[in-house]
Amino acid sequence: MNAAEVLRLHISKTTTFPGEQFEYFFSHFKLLSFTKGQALISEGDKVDYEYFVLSGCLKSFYINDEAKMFILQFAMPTWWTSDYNALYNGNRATINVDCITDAEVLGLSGIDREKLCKEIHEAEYFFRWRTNKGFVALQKRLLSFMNSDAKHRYEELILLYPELYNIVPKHLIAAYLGVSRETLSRLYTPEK
Amino acid sequence: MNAAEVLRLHISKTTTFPGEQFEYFFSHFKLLSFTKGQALISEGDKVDYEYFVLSGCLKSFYINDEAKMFILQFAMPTWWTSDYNALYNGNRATINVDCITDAEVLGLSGIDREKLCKEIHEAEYFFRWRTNKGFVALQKRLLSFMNSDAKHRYEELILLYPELYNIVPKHLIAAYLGVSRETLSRLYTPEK
DNA sequence: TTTTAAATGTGATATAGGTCACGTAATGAC
DNA sequence: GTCATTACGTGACCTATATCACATTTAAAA
Repeated sequence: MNAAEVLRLHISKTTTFPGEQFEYFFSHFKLLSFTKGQALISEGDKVDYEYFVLSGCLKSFYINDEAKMFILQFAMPTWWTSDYNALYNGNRATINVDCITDAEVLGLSGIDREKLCKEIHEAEYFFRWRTNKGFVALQKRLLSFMNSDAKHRYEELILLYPELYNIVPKHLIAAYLGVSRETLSRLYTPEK
Repeated sequence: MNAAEVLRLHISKTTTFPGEQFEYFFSHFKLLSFTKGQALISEGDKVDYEYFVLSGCLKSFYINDEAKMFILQFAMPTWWTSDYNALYNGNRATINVDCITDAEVLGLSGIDREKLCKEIHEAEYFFRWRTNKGFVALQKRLLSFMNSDAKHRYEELILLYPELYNIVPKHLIAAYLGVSRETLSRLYTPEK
């Protein structure tokens, strides 16, 4: 399946663009390839793009004053990622995005997104729903943070995204769960 | 300022509806009054409405198996609230919404929201941006959860919404911060 | 006003998870 | 294949926060 087909299939779960409008829509995306470890967005950058993942796995993360990393999101194929605060509000990036594995993505600039949303009502509809879903998912994650201990959160994560278990190193999973790598490592030891 | 003016002013921060379209848009909202303690949405309900707060203060919250409450959001004037998972996906409510004080709100049904978004491109634009902002704010809150201790989170909250300090009882603020009321109460005691 | 219930404060104690330290296994570079 | 990273495991100890219990203060109801 080529990039256009992957994106069309993804969008078709929410809406359908009439006539040739998908081709026009798609023409605004740039196909980009990155290698493991490469950064798409680094703290302090001007952020002009958001990314739709075709293959591979990315992470978006925040680094605090003590150089501790907190992972906001793993981005697998058909996921979107960026520093949305920076992209929407024209701020400098406070969040980093880089590659956990080699990856192919489609880049869409904020300018083109707004242009497409103006020109194609269905595009605006699509992006509204995409963010709706993201919002609801984030709310669930926040609740799981407040409600559940590390072990429970870990099990929820692996249940929801079993792929991550093999692809993503454990210390990154720990950084997503908000626990130290030592604690994650000890979750399944009987401990006396 | 009447309800229509409050809503128009709120929307004008994001976009402007051309011609008479705001009046048409507004005609789909129902003005509703509630008293302190009254519920707008209870767990298990069918959720047909979202609410725009005109006056007073609401909370949306989740109750876990051990009857512990976690507050997702305080809703002050010009904030929107609902169980968005239930409203968007047609599920039963898992989240409750009720009144911390007497409150006036404008209710908009999910059906009318979708109708308005279809009919008025600017309405779709508005709701897309509203959710964008909500998403970014939630992401910040999640980071603050992972990064900061209870005291820091408390200070962030009061700095951002000083009104809450007087209006909202401390045990509800604790439920928002994800700490026990005892811990919140102890934050500013020198402790030995 | 009197009574009842809700909100808050505070001590004592328990525990999940953090931090530091060190060792081993796996992966990648040359 | 050797060397250097990076990932992972585990012990010892520390700390923030939870929980339970009870007192006190404030607000609502009768």
